[in-house]
Amino acid sequence: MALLVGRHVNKIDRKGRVSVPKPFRAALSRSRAEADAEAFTGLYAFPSFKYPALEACDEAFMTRVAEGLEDLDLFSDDQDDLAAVILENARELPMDPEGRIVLTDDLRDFASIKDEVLFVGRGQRMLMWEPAAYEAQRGDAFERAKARGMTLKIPKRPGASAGEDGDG
Amino acid sequence: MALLVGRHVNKIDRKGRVSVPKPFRAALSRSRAEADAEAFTGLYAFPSFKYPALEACDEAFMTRVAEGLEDLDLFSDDQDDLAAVILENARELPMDPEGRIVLTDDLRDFASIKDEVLFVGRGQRMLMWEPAAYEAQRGDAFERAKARGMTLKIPKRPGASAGEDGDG
DNA sequence: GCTATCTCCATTGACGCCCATGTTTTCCCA
DNA sequence: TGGGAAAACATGGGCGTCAATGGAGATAGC
Repeated sequence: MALLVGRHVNKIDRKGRVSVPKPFRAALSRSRAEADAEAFTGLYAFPSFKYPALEACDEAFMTRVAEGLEDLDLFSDDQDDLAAVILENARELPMDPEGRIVLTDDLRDFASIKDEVLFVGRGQRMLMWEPAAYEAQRGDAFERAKARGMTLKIPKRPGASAGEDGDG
Repeated sequence: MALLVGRHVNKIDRKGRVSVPKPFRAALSRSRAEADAEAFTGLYAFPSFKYPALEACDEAFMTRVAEGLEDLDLFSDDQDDLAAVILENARELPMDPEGRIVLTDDLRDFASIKDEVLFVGRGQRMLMWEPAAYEAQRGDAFERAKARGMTLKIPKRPGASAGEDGDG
């Protein structure tokens, strides 16, 4: 399954539609039908807890959130509330044949999205930002990471001795 | 899997394309198809935390970074932030049939790359530099090593005089 | 009957694919 | 051992395709 990385800015048209970047479509779609790769319904979006932005994911992820209501491993103390809040505020956004979605008013409102959407890849899912808000928030993130010395520990894989010195 | 070693300088053409040095292509591609060695999608590139240069890696590495974020990181910690910064700034660079990639403006900008790219092998990964910037950096490194009294012993080989020429 | 939503179609510009060229290195043969 | 042919790789450019975008028409719901 493709990874969601990088950033893309797309416009919202007069009718409220915005194209999901092509590289993100495949990754977000349920892999149910390789032969019919484009025939997926859409994606799930909900307000982020960390940022004034929207989180978007596929059905598999949302299913795990739902299960979080019962599986106490996924969330710590406030797991129930959290999962509940996510589910309550989540929206299923169907995709049209051209790969466009329409953000609901409450979602757009939460992220202060006007006429452009910044899609930010997060590996398994993505964030949707108002471009200016992202710039403001992001600003020093890179500098902080740099200052901290970039000692990223990532899971070793059998056969991947790629020495994560993280000099990166 | 082949190791990424050595340095290569290639030109960026009018359309922004630059050939990935042949010896690096195989090493960066996903090893999914030995029989079809050239049929790989491309590579991932992101700004280095340590140098004014770009890091490039294969999908396996980027997947591991994504796993650092792993799904339900809604209460993300420093570690996750780090992975997030990498993913957000990373780009998937598809390769054309001739083995060329196109650097995005933000990436070129970060590394001050103009019309030439210096590819530096790093074992499992590689760095992409503006040649002049690399020389400057390398000079510093050399001075530091010298000041530190680097005494590296290299087996004498016919034709290979003591060493550090390697870079040509 | 009116409105909101989805589907279908058209346009445009960027990007990927294909083909051509040149330069360098390798190999073969004298 | 040197020269020439051939292959491999870097490079350049033309062109077709696809993704993003805009809008009209059809369909369903109120």
